[in-house]
Amino acid sequence: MPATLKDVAERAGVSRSAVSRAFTEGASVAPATRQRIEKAAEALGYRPNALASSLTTGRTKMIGLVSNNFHNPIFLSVFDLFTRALQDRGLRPLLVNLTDETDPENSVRMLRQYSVDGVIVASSTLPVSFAEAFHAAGMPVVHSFGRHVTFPKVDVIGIDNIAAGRMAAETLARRGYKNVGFLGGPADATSTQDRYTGFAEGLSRHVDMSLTTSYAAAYAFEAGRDEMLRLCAAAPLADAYFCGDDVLSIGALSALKDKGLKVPEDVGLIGLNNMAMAGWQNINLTTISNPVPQIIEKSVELVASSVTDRDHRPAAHTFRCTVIERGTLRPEA
Amino acid sequence: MPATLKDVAERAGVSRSAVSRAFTEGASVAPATRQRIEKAAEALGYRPNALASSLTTGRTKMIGLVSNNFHNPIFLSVFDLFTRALQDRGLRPLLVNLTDETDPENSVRMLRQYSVDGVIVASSTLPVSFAEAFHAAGMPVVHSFGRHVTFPKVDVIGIDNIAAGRMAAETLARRGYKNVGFLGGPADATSTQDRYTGFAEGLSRHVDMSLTTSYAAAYAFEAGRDEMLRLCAAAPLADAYFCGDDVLSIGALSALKDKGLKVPEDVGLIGLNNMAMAGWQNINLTTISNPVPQIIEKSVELVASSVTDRDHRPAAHTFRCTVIERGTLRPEA
DNA sequence: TTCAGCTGTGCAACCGGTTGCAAAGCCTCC
DNA sequence: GGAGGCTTTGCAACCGGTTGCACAGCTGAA
Repeated sequence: MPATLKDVAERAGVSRSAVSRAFTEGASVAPATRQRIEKAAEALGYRPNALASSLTTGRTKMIGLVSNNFHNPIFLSVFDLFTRALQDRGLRPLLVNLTDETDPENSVRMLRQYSVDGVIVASSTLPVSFAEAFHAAGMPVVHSFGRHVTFPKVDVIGIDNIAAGRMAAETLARRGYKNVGFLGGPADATSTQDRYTGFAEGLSRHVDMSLTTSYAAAYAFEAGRDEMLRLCAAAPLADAYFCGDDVLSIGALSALKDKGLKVPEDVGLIGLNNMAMAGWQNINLTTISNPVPQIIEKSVELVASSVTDRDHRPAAHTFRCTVIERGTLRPEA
Repeated sequence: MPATLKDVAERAGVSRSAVSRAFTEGASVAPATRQRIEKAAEALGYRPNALASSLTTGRTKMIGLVSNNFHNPIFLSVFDLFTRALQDRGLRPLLVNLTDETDPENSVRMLRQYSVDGVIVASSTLPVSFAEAFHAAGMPVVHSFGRHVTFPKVDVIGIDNIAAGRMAAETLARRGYKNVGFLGGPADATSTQDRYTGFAEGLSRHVDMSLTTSYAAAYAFEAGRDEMLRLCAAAPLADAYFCGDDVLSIGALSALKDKGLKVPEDVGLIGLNNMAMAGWQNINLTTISNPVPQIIEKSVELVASSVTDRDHRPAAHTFRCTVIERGTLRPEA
């Protein structure tokens, strides 16, 4: 039903090529012709069909935005920022939900069928094999919130979780905590592993500090709560915990409250991500910031540029974290 | 670079049409031929280009998923459920973020350029004019979480906010609250207006109950908190508040806590939506459920069916709310 | 006046598929 | 052996654009 190139061409009394050229940047069209064409197009409400042109240009301006994280509240802002950053550059996010998906094959197929110009994998829990599978299928890929490695196969943008773990250790040390705990996310997530590594390494510089370790089943409120309840029941608690993430911390916070324990008086807590909720006054969580907006800006910039720039060398782009002081750790001595 | 129809046809020694038929449901291909084609396709890793076929079939299987709500945590599960429901039917969500957008024109253009098969408007705060503009541009549209009206121009799926308001009034009445407050979302959102209407109407059946009204600037934590702080400062508080939504309630909860007021002992609170966070034990909010999964299932079902079924009559589909008893209202007398 | 050098335009082929139509092939039944 | 019916296949046109190439028309220099 909508007007096509042909309709406009007929109405303006020119060839289809002329109309096409009038709508493509930097093509040669006489001013008078362009005007006639624009008038005709206007009258017919003509818009070039992006999909048809993608056939010859090879560009759809669609970007696959794939994630498996639709439960951690921080991802709402992640989607917000991603979609806006993409839209600002005239790119369209084709959203792919990989919850419970273990095999990249289906999504590779689908993304190829829709000829996306590039793929953003936004997840800290999806195995690298997904990003690599998209890459192997020939699409430009960036992995946001992925694991920092020196020579990655695809662009990876995120924080250095090892450094963040170290930072948590230092923060607890400076506040004089001795028996500390690591309450990690799922043990098979690289983010969990790296945060643990850094945390343990940081603590090892302080001979008088001891570490106990446990893992929640997921980066989710209930998981954090359950794990903290288990810890309360099992053995004497540590003096302070570095939780795998804010939502886990909030779960832990709720468990401690139930048990009549005060934070930070009885137990200290430090999270990671600095999601909006951590700043809510009734939560007021001390945490380590994750510079989400910068990560997203960089990710979109990279995916956009690697669309045009073939033979782009993948690299890891790492952003600095900082400690956000709030009310769940006792003050520095 | 990826293999095309022609490549497969040559390798299998058949015409392009034969290959095309082998990949379309219910086309007539001899078993032997089909097998040869499938072998060739397999060898070349061939997948039909969805965009190319959309040119002739007129179907892209892409659905515009448009929203402006990327701050209310409930929308994370909304996106989760929408993407999964769409994927389950082989549909692809093209995500459109309309935050701060006042004019539907741009998005209409964009969605037409990408020939989406249909549009889901998922928002309770976007003016109806958006859904209607998409509809006017000839695309099947459903408006999820939209205003319930008897004869809508497009399918609208959601709750009856007036009934929900009435339900809140009855709930407070049964618990013996007399001076009650309405702490609504943005005054220009239809959801706010309808919840107010129903609430006021419900109260009017109880001669001994009085109502004060105020509005938060947005459906957001800070907005709810700010408004409740203002109420605390301004005048004697009501005995209980019906808040426009859960996230607003949680903001109000935090304000009350700051002021040293106990919930439900000093002030009662009832929210709406029953988002996951409302069930968190450290929040434990009494609220009115919004049957989000059913709404989404129905929305996707409707958009999928109105793609094929032209001259589909739009209607309002309304789901029942129920009160979820938790800890922020005093028990029934 | 002639010719080189531009610019602007149309023709036609192409992108990767689908589909109406007609012809070919096969089988059955008389 | 031939007519009739069904299935299978290829041809060619088409979907809505883009683009290489050739040519027309104009300008300016020799």
